[in-house]
Amino acid sequence: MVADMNFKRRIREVESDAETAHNVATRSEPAGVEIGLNAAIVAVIDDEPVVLVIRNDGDAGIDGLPFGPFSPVAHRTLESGLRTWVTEQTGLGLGYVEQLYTFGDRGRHAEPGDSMHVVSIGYLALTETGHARDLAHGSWRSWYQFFPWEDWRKGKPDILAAEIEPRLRQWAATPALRSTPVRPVPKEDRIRICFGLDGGAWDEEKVLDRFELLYEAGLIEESRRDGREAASVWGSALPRLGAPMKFDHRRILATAIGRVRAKIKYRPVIFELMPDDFTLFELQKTVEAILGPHLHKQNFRRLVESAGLVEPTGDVKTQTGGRPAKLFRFRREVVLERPAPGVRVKAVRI
Amino acid sequence: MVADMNFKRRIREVESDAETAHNVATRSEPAGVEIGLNAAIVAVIDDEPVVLVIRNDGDAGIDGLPFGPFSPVAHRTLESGLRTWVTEQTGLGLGYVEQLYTFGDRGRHAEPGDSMHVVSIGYLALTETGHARDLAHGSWRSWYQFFPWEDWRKGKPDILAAEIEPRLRQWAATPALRSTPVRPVPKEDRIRICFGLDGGAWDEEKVLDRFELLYEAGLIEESRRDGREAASVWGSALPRLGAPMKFDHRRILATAIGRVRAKIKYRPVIFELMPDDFTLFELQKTVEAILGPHLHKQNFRRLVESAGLVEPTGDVKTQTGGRPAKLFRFRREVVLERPAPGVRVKAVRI
DNA sequence: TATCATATACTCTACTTGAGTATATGAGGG
DNA sequence: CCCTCATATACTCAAGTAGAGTATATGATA
Repeated sequence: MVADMNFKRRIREVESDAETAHNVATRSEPAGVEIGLNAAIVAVIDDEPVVLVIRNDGDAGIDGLPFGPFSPVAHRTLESGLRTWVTEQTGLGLGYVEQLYTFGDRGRHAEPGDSMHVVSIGYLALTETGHARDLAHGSWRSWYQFFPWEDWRKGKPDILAAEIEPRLRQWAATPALRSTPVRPVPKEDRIRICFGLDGGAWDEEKVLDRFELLYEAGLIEESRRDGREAASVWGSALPRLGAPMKFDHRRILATAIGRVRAKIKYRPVIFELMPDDFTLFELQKTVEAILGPHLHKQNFRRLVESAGLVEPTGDVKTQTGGRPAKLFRFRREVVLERPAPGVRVKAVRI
Repeated sequence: MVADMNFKRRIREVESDAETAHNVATRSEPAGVEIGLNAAIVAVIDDEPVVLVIRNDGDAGIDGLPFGPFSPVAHRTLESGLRTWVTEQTGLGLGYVEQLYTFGDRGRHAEPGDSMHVVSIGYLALTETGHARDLAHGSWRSWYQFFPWEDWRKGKPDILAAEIEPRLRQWAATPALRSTPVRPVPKEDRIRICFGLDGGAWDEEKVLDRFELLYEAGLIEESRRDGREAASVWGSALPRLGAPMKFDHRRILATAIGRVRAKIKYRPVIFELMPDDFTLFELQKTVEAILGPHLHKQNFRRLVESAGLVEPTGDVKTQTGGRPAKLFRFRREVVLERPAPGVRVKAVRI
């Protein structure tokens, strides 16, 4: 997903940096770089996809992901460092963890007065509802608070047509401000692809691409904070598009959402979010919480069962309001049997 | 792919680190961390998948990927830093670049006498055959030199049955040496999944998983160098399984190979490796160089054409030895039309 | 006990995919 | 010049998969 955005800066980006870099970097002076480990910890609570955020009172009420610096003396691996920080800051022990991406743009992590450059390594963690409830610090927030335009559970969200699309079209009409690569993809095309305009389909996996586009267009609070020139165009009339986060944490969260949405289709990670026993409809609702709510119930059953992802426990759940539902559990053996097991649902068409 | 291996260390890996980490890392002392940018630059030359390596004479003839430290003052972004280093070391300007993974295991990057910890950010770059030939420094090596067990172009490679499989089974029979996670996946199962033993299918994308397994079993020269205890079991009788590389570069290359193999199936990155005009059979041979050579010619044509990935140039290529082949070019517009265009070939069954 | 709401089973059609067969056409040898 | 060869390209066919709908099962509730 990230690579998709790459073609905007593809060819010979090196040219702008080459001279300075040659003179400075070749001496390989000790780099004043700090590595930040950041976790987007995702759960589904009451069919709502949530992420764990920390809010320090001194931070003007702005949310951030759990994070801390990587220390090569204290941490054996990057991942163990991350686990340590998260446990320390939230009291939560992590289960499934995967690395997302390493972000290092200059300016992105800048705080006033902070001169040291920070490179952020983002991680995705999934935790099941049960564990999610015993939390010492931090709180769970719906991820749609930060990305309201991603919330298609009640159809296309109003914020798109009302706020985002007209401003994006306006931005597309303005000429590019700074040096561009040799063959840039036209802004209109990027907008159309990312936001499924003009008859295109909304691709629920392009979360990061959409966020980066909004950032670039200066429509995101973080881009104003980072002093992007595009942001100044809008002045103070700009509504707040989703709650901002500290540093580049919203970008990491966007990456995380896109990754989960993509990954549940070819790996059985959805079960990291489920309790041991569950009904198929509960499973479906969890998938829908992640992807969007447009799955065909009967086909979903067939899909999940015929893929060998689950097996009946023998019990039933009986307060479902109708016929009792069979309880199932995840068949861990699938990963030993199939090359790419996952809930192979297709992209949702709206 | 990487995340698959995670479940071996999933639950509460944090425990082993928690006490030390709490005392040391919380003070957030300046981290003595250097960031290394490494590029696995891939091309296909004469139907052979190749990677660009640098060999310094002082290095005992060991190959390494182009790399250099990231300098936050000289480089605006991680990627531009990488491009700078590559151009400086090889004279090659990079086109398509994508980030792979950030590696930071203690011990993995250790050189004798080197105390500073290095975190490696691996990148994948693709370059077309034409550009690949104008190279100032470095040389192209078949990636199968480093991973002979991945070369299924002439059927199952001998090294698997002769050298690798018996030793892996032997390793699986020995008890685990160090602390393991709560519910480890049995070694036999991991071997079976990664190497497609006992009737399982060989999954050409699991390049990194296989390499990591061999590393863990001590069968890889790099694991001896890093002082893994498993390596000592084998003594000096162990044959060299593929050519070793500097630092953790072979791991980065494994990640790169796995990523290309996966990615060409859902993104049109294969065209980054092709000249502007090509015949469909040339395209097929390039895909086969990356994936393995078992594609059905007629269906490949149908697939590529019906997906709208290419359009005829109108010309033909006439020294093909038979009927002249139509020339095609990549239709860049597909990325504007389809959500996930790629050469959707299935996993090769052997 | 009737009704409701949900769970589960079954059907049907369109499309995709793997594999095979048939035809087209320039090159090269006689 | 013509035959043969090698490769390119077009077409066919059966099996499997996916999307969508209909029908039946069954505990809860009034």
